[in-house]
Amino acid sequence: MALTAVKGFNDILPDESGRWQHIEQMARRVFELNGFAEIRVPVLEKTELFSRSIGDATDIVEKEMYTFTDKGENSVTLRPEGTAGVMRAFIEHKLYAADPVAKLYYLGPMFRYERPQKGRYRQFHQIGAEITGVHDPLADAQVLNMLTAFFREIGLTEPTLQINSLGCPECRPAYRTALRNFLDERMALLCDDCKRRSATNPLRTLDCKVPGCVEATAGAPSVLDHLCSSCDDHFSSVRRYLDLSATPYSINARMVRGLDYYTRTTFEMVTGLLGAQSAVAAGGRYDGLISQLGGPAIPGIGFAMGLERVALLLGSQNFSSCPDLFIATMGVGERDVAFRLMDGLLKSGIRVEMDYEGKSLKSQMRRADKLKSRYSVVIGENEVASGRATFKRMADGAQADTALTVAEIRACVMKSEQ
RNA sequence: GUGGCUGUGGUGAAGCGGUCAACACGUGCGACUGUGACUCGCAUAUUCGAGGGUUCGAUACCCUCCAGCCACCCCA
Repeated sequence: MALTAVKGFNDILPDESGRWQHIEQMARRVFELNGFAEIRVPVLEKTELFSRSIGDATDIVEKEMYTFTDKGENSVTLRPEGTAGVMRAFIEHKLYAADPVAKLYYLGPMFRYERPQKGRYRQFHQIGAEITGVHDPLADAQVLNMLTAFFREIGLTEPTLQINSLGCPECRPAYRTALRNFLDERMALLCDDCKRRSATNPLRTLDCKVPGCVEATAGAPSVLDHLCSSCDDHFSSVRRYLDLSATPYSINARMVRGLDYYTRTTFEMVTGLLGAQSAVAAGGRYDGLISQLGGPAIPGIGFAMGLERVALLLGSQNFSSCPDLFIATMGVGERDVAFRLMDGLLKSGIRVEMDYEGKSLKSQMRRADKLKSRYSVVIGENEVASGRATFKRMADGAQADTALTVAEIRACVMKSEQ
């Protein structure tokens, strides 16, 4: 193997690109229906953007970022997630001045220096959506409904919605203290990681998969019991809206997020089909992020969905299209006629293939079959002389006579389409 | 960053010290006398991830490295 791709960076080959396009098209359709407009931002940003938004002490910032120093001695980073860059653009271009309420979506590659495994790569792709400027839980509910709609539209029933509330800067400290006290009493039962976490980030212990920790934290205090009244109201409203629209969900009070900027509502679309990677999409509210990045005090909520994971769930369904017609020629003498026909048909929107290499008729027909062409037509001396040819339906071999003109062949293809 | 497993052609794989490196699929060409799919024939790895070592001999045994996968951590 002479030269290979960088570890954790994958090629999306022709046999799977159709599936990717399908996913992207469905997402765009659903998001645009909901009033979201695409925003395209760079894949490279100043490192500071991420350390300030995602959080200095998070794993993403501590060990997973692709950070480089460029030739101008600036520290730059390949974006590990999309929200930070979108919010930077929102602030930089003062999008809020014209309208603080913005509904934006983005799609593209993200980069995280992690050990690759199933459903996790160093370059991976996300489609995400954000709503700024709305405090009302209506926005939370719309985002969740939109996410649910996407999975319904694409035909997946598997990922299910889990929601939680992380409270706000008002009520979260009290909860952290309560949780830490609880953990202190059971310190001996916790795994080493959790012992460390109980001091640095006690919420994380709730997410630990070590059986001893699961058991030890079973009776841990719930965030939901410690929400301040406005957070509590907010969360009940989100649930009420979800109920109003009959959106299925479950509450997971132990759900934790990896990014520091989340407040109040957080959620995940989870599946049991992807091994250790259960989250297909995740997001939440980030009421403090925009001001934290130097913008006005505008709230936000959004999510990101992992395309590799969605593609994995879709399996190997085939979304590629096939040629309408294959034109075979008996000899090189007929290729001019065939080429002119192909050109005319292509210009009229019919997908045509023909032989490029002067192969035998048998080889050409085999190729027509392999490409899954719907129809074929053979042009030889007789056809050129008479101006008529046999139009053959490949599926069952049914044949019909046609004139060798763009209009008539086109009519044959269109007619047989019904 | 840590651990486990694996590395044979385009693919799925047999082979476990001496084989023409099996078989299947795929691909290409051809036969069935201007038409694919079925059937049949032929072709398709001087080479077994790379580099060392043991041996008369290594795809097979040992070492090192590299790569992939899965898991941990964490996450989409």
